[in-house]
Amino acid sequence: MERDHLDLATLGKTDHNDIHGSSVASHRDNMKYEPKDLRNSADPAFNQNPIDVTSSPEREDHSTDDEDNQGEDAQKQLVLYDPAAVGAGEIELVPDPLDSQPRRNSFPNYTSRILPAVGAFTVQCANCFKWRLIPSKEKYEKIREHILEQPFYCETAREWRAGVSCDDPPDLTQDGSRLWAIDKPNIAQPPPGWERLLRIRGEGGTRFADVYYVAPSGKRLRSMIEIQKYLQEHPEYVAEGVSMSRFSFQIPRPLQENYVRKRPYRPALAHDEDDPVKRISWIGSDGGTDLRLGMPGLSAPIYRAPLFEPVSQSLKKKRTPSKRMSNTDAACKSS
DNA sequence: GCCACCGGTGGC
DNA sequence: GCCACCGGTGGC
Repeated sequence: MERDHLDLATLGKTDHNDIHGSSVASHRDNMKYEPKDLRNSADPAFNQNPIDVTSSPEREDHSTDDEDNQGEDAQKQLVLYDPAAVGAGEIELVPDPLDSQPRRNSFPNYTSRILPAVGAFTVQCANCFKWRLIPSKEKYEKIREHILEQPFYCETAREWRAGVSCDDPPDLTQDGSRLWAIDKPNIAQPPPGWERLLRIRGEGGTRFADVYYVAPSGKRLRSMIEIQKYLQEHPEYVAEGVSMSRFSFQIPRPLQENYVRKRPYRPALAHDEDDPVKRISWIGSDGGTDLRLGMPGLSAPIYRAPLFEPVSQSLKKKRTPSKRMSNTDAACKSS
């Protein structure tokens, strides 16, 4: 099955997580961006609060994981999806060209591959769990920013779709025809003039996606450290009120299992990476089995996602220039 | 030479 | 297992 568009979702819960949301936000308001490992504290506000990320109840249900979904009544989900793959329905979508155009992968061994791109945006009603299309990326980002404190309901969609309610059929279902991924809730909207880009990587890679921020100058920034440097070099943005708290490089999670290649077991002894045999041995065990695509109800396992990670997590000072892996690894990768 | 995309690494 | 950062590199 060839799919070149991706569905994304942001999940949220109303209850206790709110506290952490605001708490983290206040920390993130600080312009000073301190790597976590340089921070002195074990601040409880930085403790992650795991949240249940579940599949939509809308799916055709032959699955066996329903018991895991219980107690998720308050959940809300945002999803991105490709209207073209399904037949768009009444909603006129204005997909962002940057995000909706499938891209060619220029990486070696993948030269003619089409990369998935975000097609459109959808949110799950906190009441009926039906998916509602969101007509623009901007609106989606606005909803996502406060999804925990302000749950999304079908009625919310009346802003752009008159009279819609929970009685109406869902705008889409997880039918396996597209990639779906769960987005993170409460990500700040990018500052005015800035854009937050989500780039989906090819299947079988080491990670699912990358986030870039595009500054008004067109400069692409790909980490909080780069943001900080950029703001230091361009104090005019800071004067406008742009602060580190407006940025998040959190990426969604694919609902498709095995979309991302699992990282191999890393032995405690660093010497093993010098041993070509050991390096190769884990590669073949990666599986690559069981894509389960197109099987409704099966492509949406339960995920537990840390939702309130401090933005400043895990920064390193300087990485020691290490020996890069040889071609042997790349050759094994497509097994 | 630039840059989009990917892999590797280290931390948690 | 997940996340964040960033170096490498093929294609343009």
